[in-house]
Amino acid sequence: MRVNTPVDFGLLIRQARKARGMTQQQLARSAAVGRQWIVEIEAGKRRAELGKVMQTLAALDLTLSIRGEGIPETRKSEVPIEAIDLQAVLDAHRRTSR
Amino acid sequence: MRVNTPVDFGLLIRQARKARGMTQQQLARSAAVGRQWIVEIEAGKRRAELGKVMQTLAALDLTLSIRGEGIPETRKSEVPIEAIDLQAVLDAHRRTSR
DNA sequence: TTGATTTGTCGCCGCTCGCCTACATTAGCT
DNA sequence: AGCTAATGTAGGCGAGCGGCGACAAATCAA
Repeated sequence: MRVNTPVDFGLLIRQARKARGMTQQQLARSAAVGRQWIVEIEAGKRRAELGKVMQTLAALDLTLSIRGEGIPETRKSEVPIEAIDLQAVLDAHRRTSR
Repeated sequence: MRVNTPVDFGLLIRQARKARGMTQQQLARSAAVGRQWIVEIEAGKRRAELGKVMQTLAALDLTLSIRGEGIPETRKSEVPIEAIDLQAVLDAHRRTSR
C-alpha cells in the first residue's frame, strides 16, 4: 500500500501491530524504542527518526519500497517476482472447469 | 526497489536527484529543507525527520509503499494494476510466432 | 459492574536535530 | 592548468525529540 505521509505510516504500523496481536509495549521492546514513541508514531508524528521507523517496520516484518523515475525496479540481490507457468495454469483451469 | 536502511534512502535519493539533473540546492528548495540536510540524508542519516524525508521523496516524484501481513495491497483510492487481457496477449503471440 | 490490561498524556532532562553562515574540497567545464 | 559550480565540513543556536516514571483514560473479559 502506498504511503504518502507520516500519518499513513502511523495507521499502517498500528494496523500491522494489531494484526499480529501485539501490544505497544511488546512492539516497543521488539523494535528497541520507547513505548511512548510507538504511541506517537501511530498518531502520525512527522518528526520521528527515520532509523527508528525502519526498525519498527522490521520488527513487524514489513517491507518498504521506493518507485519512480531513475530508480531500478529491484536490486541485484532482490528476489524477482516468481515466474508463472501460464500453460500449467491454463491446463489446470480446463481440467476443473469442464 | 526495496529500502531497508537509512543508507538505502540516501543512495536512492541521490540517484533520483542526479537522474533529474538537480543540485542539492535545488532539491533542498523544492523539498523545503536546508541544503545541509540533503547532504546528511544522502549520507544515510539515521535520525532524520520522517516528514522531511517524505517531502523530499515527493519533490523527486518518488512513491513509497509498504507490504506485509495485515497490510492491504492498495487503498480504495489507489489505482490498481491494470487488468491484462490474456486472450489478446495469447492471440498476438500466436500471430507473430507462427 | 469490577478488575486488569492497554493506551494516551504529563513533566523533566540530556541530547541531537536542522538551519544558518562561512570555509574547504571536489567535480565539471573550456 | 584555471575557473566556476557543486559538494562536504565546521561551529553556533534555538527548538524539539525521545526516554523515563507516574497517572489518567479507555478497552476488554468474566
